[in-house]
Amino acid sequence: MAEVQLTPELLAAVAERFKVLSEPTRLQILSTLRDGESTVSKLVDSTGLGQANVSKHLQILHVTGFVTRRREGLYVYYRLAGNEVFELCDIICDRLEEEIRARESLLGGEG
Amino acid sequence: MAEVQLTPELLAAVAERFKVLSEPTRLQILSTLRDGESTVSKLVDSTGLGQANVSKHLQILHVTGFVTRRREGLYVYYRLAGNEVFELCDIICDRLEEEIRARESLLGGEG
DNA sequence: TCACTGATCAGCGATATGGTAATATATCTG
DNA sequence: CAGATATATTACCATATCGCTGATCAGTGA
Repeated sequence: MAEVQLTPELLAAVAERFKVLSEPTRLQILSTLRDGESTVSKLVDSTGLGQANVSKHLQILHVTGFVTRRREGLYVYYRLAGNEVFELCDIICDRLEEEIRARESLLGGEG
Repeated sequence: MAEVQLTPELLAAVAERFKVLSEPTRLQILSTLRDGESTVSKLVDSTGLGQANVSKHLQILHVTGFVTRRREGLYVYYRLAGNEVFELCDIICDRLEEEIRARESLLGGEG
């Protein structure tokens, strides 16, 4: 009956990926990149974050395969590596919407 | 051209959900629950974690809607609220497999 | 009342995080 | 090479969180 148990290593690897997406700042960056590739400085401008901060987050997103980068002269262009991120977000958002609807039905129960 | 920008609040809410899934321990609990509902004490037994610890994680999973609970006599049975979690994990796992394959192709680059 | 399951709270030590300032690197220009 | 710009990296601080433990409370049933 029991399915294949996930190894601790795989669990940790999956958790690590989720952790990358568990930062609003990174989601914000990814969301911005949805409009198309962007340079670091553009992202700094559009997000209002510091340059080092943006670079660090981009580095994490790059290492974990969520974005790709290409250099062009002085600039480095980052772009989404795929749409999986937003598939993930959509699943989460669907849940959130359900919950919001459910809470509206209850109208004011907090516990 | 620009799509609707996600509000900071929505980003935070989505990030929070990802954060719930960014703990190997919680993924382990969810994975165990995939075999069917379980009581807290069974989970304590099968995971090797402490009772308070398991309860805490279950509480988080419950509040965020990943599991449901029902009381039956002395026992409280937890079960998965849906399969979305594993849809999410599958997407992540697919990525991981790709990366592992890619690294095997390179055979020994570490940086 | 007693026994059992589970929830909650407080506290500990270890680790990881985001942010930022400072500095290093890469690229182009002259 | 020196200067300017864009990006990456490092060092550091403050905070958050984790897992764990012990204690205690709450709910259920005998």
